[in-house]
Amino acid sequence: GWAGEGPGASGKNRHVCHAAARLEMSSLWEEFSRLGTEMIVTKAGRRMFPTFQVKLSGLDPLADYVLLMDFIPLDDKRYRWGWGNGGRGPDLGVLNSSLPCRYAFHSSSWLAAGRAEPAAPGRVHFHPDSPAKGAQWMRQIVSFDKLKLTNNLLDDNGHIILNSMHRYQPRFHIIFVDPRRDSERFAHQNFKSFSFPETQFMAVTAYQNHRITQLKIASNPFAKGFRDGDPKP
Amino acid sequence: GWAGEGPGASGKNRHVCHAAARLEMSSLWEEFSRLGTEMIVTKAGRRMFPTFQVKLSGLDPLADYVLLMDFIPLDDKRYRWGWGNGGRGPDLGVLNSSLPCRYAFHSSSWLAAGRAEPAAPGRVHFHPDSPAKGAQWMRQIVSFDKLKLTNNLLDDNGHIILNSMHRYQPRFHIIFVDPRRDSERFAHQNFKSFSFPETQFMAVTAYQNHRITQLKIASNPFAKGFRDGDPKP
DNA sequence: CCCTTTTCACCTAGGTGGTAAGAT
DNA sequence: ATCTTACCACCTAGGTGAAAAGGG
Repeated sequence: GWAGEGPGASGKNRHVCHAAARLEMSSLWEEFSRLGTEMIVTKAGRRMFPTFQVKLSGLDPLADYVLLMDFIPLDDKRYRWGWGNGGRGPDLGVLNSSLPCRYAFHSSSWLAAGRAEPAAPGRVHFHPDSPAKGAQWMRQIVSFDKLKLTNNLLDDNGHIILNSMHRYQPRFHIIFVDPRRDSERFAHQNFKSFSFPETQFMAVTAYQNHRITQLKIASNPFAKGFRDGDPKP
Repeated sequence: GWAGEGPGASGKNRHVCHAAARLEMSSLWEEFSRLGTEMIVTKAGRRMFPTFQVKLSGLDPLADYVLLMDFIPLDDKRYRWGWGNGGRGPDLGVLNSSLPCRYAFHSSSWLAAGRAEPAAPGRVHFHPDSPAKGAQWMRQIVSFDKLKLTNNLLDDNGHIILNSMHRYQPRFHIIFVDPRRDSERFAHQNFKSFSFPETQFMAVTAYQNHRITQLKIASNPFAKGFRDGDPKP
């Protein structure tokens, strides 16, 4: 799908006001999202799958841009996976509108289980090619495949720190590198942000929803070793 | 060893005039050089081994620099490997002073065999992190491990094109990115070049000197599969 | 009980020289 | 005869979820 743009395109610098981002592999993201996307977090850091990738347009080909991502908590809740009401199905009352509710019978679901942990250090991930000209960013798909998620609050590898069993919304930011002397004064005009709802996910240390596991195995080339039966083309 | 600097440090921009480069793994380079270094060239492109790596100093930490390499023919000759004078040993007359002469008996050597082929397209390899600040370049060893050599004159992968059976001298260049409007007029002052004689090599499509093959196998981790007997720590 | 960590087999991706066949 | 190419087994390097062990 095309960009869910950030608030207030008005008042933006001309170098970013026409910038647009299309999420790649959006049908795969949506397939995960319908089941309730989970992303593994480990001490050493784990890649996201699907990888966050965008196709950019509307940049000034000759201007410099920095691209980065961050992750914001979707709510102030902590979750757990299980039968919340004696095996009679999911506890609908605790599910907010944006959290998919499947498996009404014979299965578990995500349940709110208290208030969120204190937010982890709010790190950002700069795309390693930053800074680069608009022309280079628009030439091909921009992939954040070097980004890793960790649950280690003391991580010193520069990975994104998240709390397990909490929900997050990835955000993508385009920052125009303003060559003007006092560019700090215009910083609020020089960036544009994008949030794609289909990329929301639950951070976990081990997969909870078996359907998520199966979809990861079926679609991630590195998990091919766990595929059985007929290969998926 | 420390840098063999290019000609004329005088008249250089202050951002490069104190720049220095130390070749890494110089003892390994010298070990190869004593035997007569050979580098494989293939149609698809082949890495160099040893990898060309330098430790930089004397840059302006806050200035932007581009780093690149090129390869210049060491002479106008074409070489062949073999017994040039009826098996009585190498034909000393054809060996120039910088080409090692070993194996006086029971072995082959490099012999000049006519004039060089027309020079291949003179390509350069930009270090992929270019441009970057002096501070970043000096922070750690700069490695040209993405550089590949090819003998395909029509190569369109951006690899360095060389003629097999010809000798080359790798060169390393530091270019200061001059922010001045008419920076082209100062281009000749804004770079500094380095040549390390121990990195000279013969381009080949298959190794000729068996001692070179054995040293590659012993020192290149990717060739570990060909090591036999006692492992080398 | 629920969640996290560690280890592992099994992949992807790509860098080695050997070998035999091909080209000139 | 000499040089080049294509394919191969064997590596490095690192991304997977499974399974078992560890911790509160």
